[in-house]
Amino acid sequence: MDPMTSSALHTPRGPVTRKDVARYAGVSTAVVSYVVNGGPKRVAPATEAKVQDAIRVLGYRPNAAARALKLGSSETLGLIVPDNSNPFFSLLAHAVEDAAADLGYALVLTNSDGNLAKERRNIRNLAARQVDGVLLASVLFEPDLDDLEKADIPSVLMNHGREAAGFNSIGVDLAAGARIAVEHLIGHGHTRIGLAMGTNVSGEVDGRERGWLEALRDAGVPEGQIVHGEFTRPGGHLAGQRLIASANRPTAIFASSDMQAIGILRAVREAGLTVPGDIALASFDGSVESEYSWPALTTVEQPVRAMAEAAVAALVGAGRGEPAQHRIFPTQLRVRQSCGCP
Amino acid sequence: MDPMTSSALHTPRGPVTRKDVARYAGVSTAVVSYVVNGGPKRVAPATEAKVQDAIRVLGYRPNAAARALKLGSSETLGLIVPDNSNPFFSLLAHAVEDAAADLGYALVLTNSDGNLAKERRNIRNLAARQVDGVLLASVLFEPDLDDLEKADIPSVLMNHGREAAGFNSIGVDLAAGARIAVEHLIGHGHTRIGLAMGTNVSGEVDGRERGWLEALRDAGVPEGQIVHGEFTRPGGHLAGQRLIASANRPTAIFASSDMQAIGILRAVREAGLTVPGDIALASFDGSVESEYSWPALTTVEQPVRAMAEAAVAALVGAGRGEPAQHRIFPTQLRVRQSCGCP
DNA sequence: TTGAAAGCGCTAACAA
DNA sequence: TTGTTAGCGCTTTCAA
Repeated sequence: MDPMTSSALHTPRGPVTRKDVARYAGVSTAVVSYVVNGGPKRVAPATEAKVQDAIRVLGYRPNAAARALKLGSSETLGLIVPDNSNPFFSLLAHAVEDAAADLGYALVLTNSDGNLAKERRNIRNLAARQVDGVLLASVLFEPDLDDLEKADIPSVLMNHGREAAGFNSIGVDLAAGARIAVEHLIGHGHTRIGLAMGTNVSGEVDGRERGWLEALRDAGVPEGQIVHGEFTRPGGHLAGQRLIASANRPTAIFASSDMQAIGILRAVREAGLTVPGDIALASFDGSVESEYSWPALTTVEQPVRAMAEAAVAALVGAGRGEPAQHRIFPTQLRVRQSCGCP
Repeated sequence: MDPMTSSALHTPRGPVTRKDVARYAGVSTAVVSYVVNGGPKRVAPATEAKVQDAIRVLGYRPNAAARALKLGSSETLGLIVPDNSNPFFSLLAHAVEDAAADLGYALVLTNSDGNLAKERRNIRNLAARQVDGVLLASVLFEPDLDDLEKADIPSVLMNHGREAAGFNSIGVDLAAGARIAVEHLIGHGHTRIGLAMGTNVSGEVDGRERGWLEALRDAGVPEGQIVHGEFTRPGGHLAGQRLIASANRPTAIFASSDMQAIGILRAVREAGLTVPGDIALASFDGSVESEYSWPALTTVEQPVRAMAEAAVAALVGAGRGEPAQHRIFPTQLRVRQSCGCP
């Protein structure tokens, strides 16, 4: 049979459906389903060949919406980040997309732009779209779990520091990471170590601040100065300027994110000073950008890939259905030049 | 009526559907639809209030899959990029997400990781998911349009240099942008201007190479050296090393992307040279990172936001249904310090 | 202004 | 091994 003719005959209008395939192959729609999905019933080889042929000739593509409706699953995951142009989150998004794709899931990406209202809208929107799970990197340290709870969708809190009853969450040990970085700075002989923190909305003290403080105390080093700013390059720039202008200018700074450190680098140069000569610097995250700055940043690296995989697994992989848990991943100090190491 | 009781009464099993709402409100399912969608029929205010109430009490959320099946539209767009952790593409993704969200569309993000097979798989996957349009930033300069054509989905080629018959495409005038940057370098008195190009798979000469060459010729400056490398920091690093090691070392380099320039910056420093003192540098893209490097990069900025909006509009906005066209956006030279300007 | 009902494409239970 | 068919939740035409 001439494929062209048949195709014209069988797909006069609109897209090809399972029915068209069935008719062309001379079988029932059920058999087409069995072939397409590899089950749940077996199909005779000859029949399968006919069906495969029909699919190819007609250019049939299953309708995912219909499947989602029937199955109650869209095979889609939702990711909510404050800003996916921030290198940390863009890496996270990439890793999550990879992990999801490995399991046959697509990823819907949404940005909250540091805006809580938008974050909540995103949660509701994803819920309405029947995503099978959402990964939330909240703009808040303590996200509004109400929305997520009401959405009634498997979820995991990313980039999250502490236990949240009834929720999966994934994060790194901020305090331990900060501590090791600050200890490294202390090892270089510094005794005036400032801290550039993020803007912490929660009532609780951020782990990085705790780690910084503990390292200082344990070493008998006087408590340094704290400046708060956004987790961005401009935020770090501002924080750096403030730290540099302060009466008792620190000889070292620990920044709570690489982006801030990049901004601090600029502030130091603008002040006619150098890193690490005048001010040593260490930061948090381990983004690629930290490797190519000048000088290269000594930074506490987060295992983004592993965290993304764990998150996806908890939602739709091996960990699905298991009780919610808080998973903490280890960080690793990447020693480069900004701290004063050669 | 006690909401708790009613809720318990009306949602004994599973998620709340439109039927539950109709029963609770004492109306038909059609009316619920009218209320939820604001049409196509008008509903009496009193009835509407009852329905709204029922929706709130029962916590009803419309099922997007069912809607998509009925309407033949998932109100979803697909974006395919080579690598969304590349700052240029992460910015593009963010801008596209914003533009799509404004029109009520969600964005499915996929990475091809520089892999053509994966790109094609992504196209097919998005097509199966009934996305209403796909934005393709191909790993190739001349993408395989067959796949896209077969998918039979509205699409637009992003980051695309030339006309492709029957396809929407959006890009920037690469040659003009390169030209203005190289002219600027020439204005600084340079006569040995190298070019760090990307890896061009197409047979055609990349616009940036053409612009570079034309600027040189028009100014009567001898043709410089070309080195090819990946559009990444390490790719630029390598390209920089090669350019620096060459017999007739250039005094200025034009890089075809910011990421390459960042890598070149590192190569120059490692060689004990400085930018712009020993080697002046200008690049292409205008990513945020270029503003915070040291020295800050003089770069040809692409209007990413505008391009993203135009792409989304062509797919599901005002431009939907219009004949396919190739849209070229203007670039702008951001003069900073890497070129030698103060 | 409201309601009844058909049907979007698919899966899978059940029947043959 | 294959076929028939109900029904997933929604939109909308047509009738009341």
